[in-house]
Amino acid sequence: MSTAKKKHPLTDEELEAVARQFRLLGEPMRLKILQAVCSEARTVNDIVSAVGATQANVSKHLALLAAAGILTRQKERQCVYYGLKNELTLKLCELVHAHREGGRGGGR
Amino acid sequence: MSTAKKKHPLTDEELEAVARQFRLLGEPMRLKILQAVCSEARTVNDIVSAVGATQANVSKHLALLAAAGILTRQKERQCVYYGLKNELTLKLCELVHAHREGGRGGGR
DNA sequence: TTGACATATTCTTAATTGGTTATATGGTCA
DNA sequence: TGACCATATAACCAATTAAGAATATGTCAA
Repeated sequence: MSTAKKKHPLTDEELEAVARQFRLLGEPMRLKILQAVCSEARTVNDIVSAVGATQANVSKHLALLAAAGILTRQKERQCVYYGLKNELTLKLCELVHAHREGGRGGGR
Repeated sequence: MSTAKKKHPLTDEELEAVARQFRLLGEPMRLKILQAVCSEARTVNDIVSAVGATQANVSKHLALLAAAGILTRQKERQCVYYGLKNELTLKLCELVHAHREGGRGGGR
């Protein structure tokens, strides 16, 4: 059903929704967090050590990313594991980065 | 050479650069502008009419997008034509939008 | 219970930035 | 020359928000 093949302009709602996704990726600290969990789910503490920010700051970013459906959240004992929900995010980052460093990035 | 295939974490510089690109796409009005020029280059005035914002506002957004290498800028007589520089931007927007409407979107 | 640990949440501050208004620059035509 | 038109820029305001500090919630172990 309606597989986004249309070239029609998006509605203001849709634009807002898409923009919101991009906005979440528009923060270096959040990208750093995504990088820290891209291979496997990790605890908040692990992520804090990995990115070198305060626990409060990381926790807030994690909450945002999870609420937006970018990260999964799984509680286990007293630890909470955050992980990538799907590959879209990673693909987006790779596309942008490849394009930047390559001069052009087609592929994949 | 240097084909960005590594899974290595990006440097802070690179993260900042990638984030900057995403940040530019994280604004509905800018997405609307991109939509207005996605099929062909158009003048500032045309874009202003298309998106329904003030000329000054559109002009600023256009300057940002052009400076970031997302839009091309070509002066012709007294008109200035802005157009998409490459397909990456469009592809990014389509990916995000398709993913959103395709299935699980939701936050919590 | 107490204490240690892991995570989340206020609250505040400082910086960024989108939008508006007004003005400036520059090209075109009479 | 002057009067238009198209675009850019400057100054300002308002809203958003990332980060820090302190605190709260919650879990486990003795």
